[in-house]
Amino acid sequence: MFLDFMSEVETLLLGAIDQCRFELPENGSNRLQLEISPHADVASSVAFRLAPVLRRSPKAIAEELHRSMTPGPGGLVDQIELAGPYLNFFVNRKFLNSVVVQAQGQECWTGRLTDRAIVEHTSANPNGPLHVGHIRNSVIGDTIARVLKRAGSDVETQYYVNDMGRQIAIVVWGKDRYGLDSSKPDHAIARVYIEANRALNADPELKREIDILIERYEGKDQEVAAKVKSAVDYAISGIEETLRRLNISHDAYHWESEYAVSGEMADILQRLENTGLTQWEDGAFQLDLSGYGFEKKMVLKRADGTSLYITRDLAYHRWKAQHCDRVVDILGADHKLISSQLRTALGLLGVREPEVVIFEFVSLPDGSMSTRKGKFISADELLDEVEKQAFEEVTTRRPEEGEEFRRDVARQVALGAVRYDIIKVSPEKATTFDWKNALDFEKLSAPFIQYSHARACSILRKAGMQGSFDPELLQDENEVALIKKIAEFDLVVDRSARELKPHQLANYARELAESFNQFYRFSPVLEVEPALRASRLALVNAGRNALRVTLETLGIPALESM
RNA sequence: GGACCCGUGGCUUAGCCAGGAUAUAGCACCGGGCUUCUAACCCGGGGGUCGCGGGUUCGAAUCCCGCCGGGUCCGCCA
Repeated sequence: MFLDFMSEVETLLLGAIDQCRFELPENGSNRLQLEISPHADVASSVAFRLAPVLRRSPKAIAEELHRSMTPGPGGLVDQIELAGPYLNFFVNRKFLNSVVVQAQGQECWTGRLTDRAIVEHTSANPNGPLHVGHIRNSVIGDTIARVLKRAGSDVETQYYVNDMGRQIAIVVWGKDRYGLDSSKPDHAIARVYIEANRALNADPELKREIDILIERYEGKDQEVAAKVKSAVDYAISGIEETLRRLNISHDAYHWESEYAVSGEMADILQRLENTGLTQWEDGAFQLDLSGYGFEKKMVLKRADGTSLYITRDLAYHRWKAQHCDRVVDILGADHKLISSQLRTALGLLGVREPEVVIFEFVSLPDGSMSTRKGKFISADELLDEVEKQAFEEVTTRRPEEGEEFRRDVARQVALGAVRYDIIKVSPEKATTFDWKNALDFEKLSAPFIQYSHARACSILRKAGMQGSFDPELLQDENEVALIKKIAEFDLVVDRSARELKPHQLANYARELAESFNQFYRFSPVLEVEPALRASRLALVNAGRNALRVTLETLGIPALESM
């Protein structure tokens, strides 16, 4: 839809530049200086760019370009307006009509990407429940996966399970020592983990027991392996349950130990040694990346011979690169340095580097969270509270409905509110968790968008069967604005997928709902003369489809009634 | 100390990578709108030295340099 219009504008503009024999300077990806603008559907300020080269005024250049452009009769571009040095392009009626028609069906909502992507996200250590920081990772990762899928890619999501680290050894040790209580598995694991850390702090001698566990596990000790598997599986089962509440699931789990056991890790070590950049220092095997701007050496193997996270991660990343076209990692800000070291090392090995999406930390009003110290707000607690609040809201608004309906709506509203709250903020922004904000269901939130969708469904329900319609009748300002906003969907998804910036889609969702609500307010549908009624009904259907697909791509349920 | 990220009305935030025409929204505040398709909505209003100082440019929230404030990292942890 909008992408087609954009391409046509590009062709026209390039043709005019060519015809005028202008030389377009190379500068970045937006050479034609195209932008969506309040003055036009698409505006170009390319004349400014050409001015210094041609030694003429931007205005004169724009005029000449304007004279050289005539939109073709079969195209989507209407008038081209000359506004001083600016060239303003507008969509024509044919475009608007075709959007309404296309948006009746399902085919127009998928992009043209054909590559295969692996998105790794969450990958939290199985030492406790997900907290409000972890789920920033989960929601960003899951939304990116959905956006890529929507854009046409074949996507697999993966959870990389840390079963070999020190923290997991502490969990196993604590589980043996204290035993698990009957609370939700991940929470029960957290209890023994926190307790074990307390004991280890109090008596540093106990640390030796942890080291022994790590050595035995890496030495393929069957008894330890069984204990690790059982503890990790248990924690993951709880984590999965939480993710399910967030409408998130993983297609595959990869355990770190796979790469240690299979010998892939050993192969990576050998290949790194072949680069000549490794050395033994203080008994440990290290990689010197000082030539790449890293002052500290990267330790690949401990003095006691056991492996480290980074080494296993190299093997995992090689596996991923071999099995897809696009490797995407979602990582917290604490992984910035290590992930650029990882990428550098992968570069040395000739392995394609991952695209890393870094998100900044979520902190509490009184400081950062810590699973080890038991200082965190769990995702379960957040969801419980938001659900409770949502239930009250639904009960106030729909007192006549039964409890089952109200519970169901509350659950879906809560899930949407939590996801939207996270995804609407761009990842590089550090945030502070705030209950008041989390429990607010007004305009900058998922319920606002879900509500628009429910309204559309309600109209369609009342209207009954839909017949043929003439999109030409949709002439009101609010109607045209809504059609254009619906058309923008493909552009937003395409950009969002290319740049891995899911918050752009969140923004779009709000704008789309806004456009729909204005249309809803100003254009009565059911009580107008039949021809107009049919046209507006078609627009409601188009809007409903756009809202539903947008919500689904954000992983938020599109409620039909709320 | 070094590296990276952030700094936009009282609070939260889009735009920054690819510099352009009146800087985006929300919350809060003030005023208006439910006998009409669900008011979790809509309309209007006030409120901004885009952290500070230089520079590049016809033009800077956007690019460059310096500074200030906040976050993250700099482990034979992950």
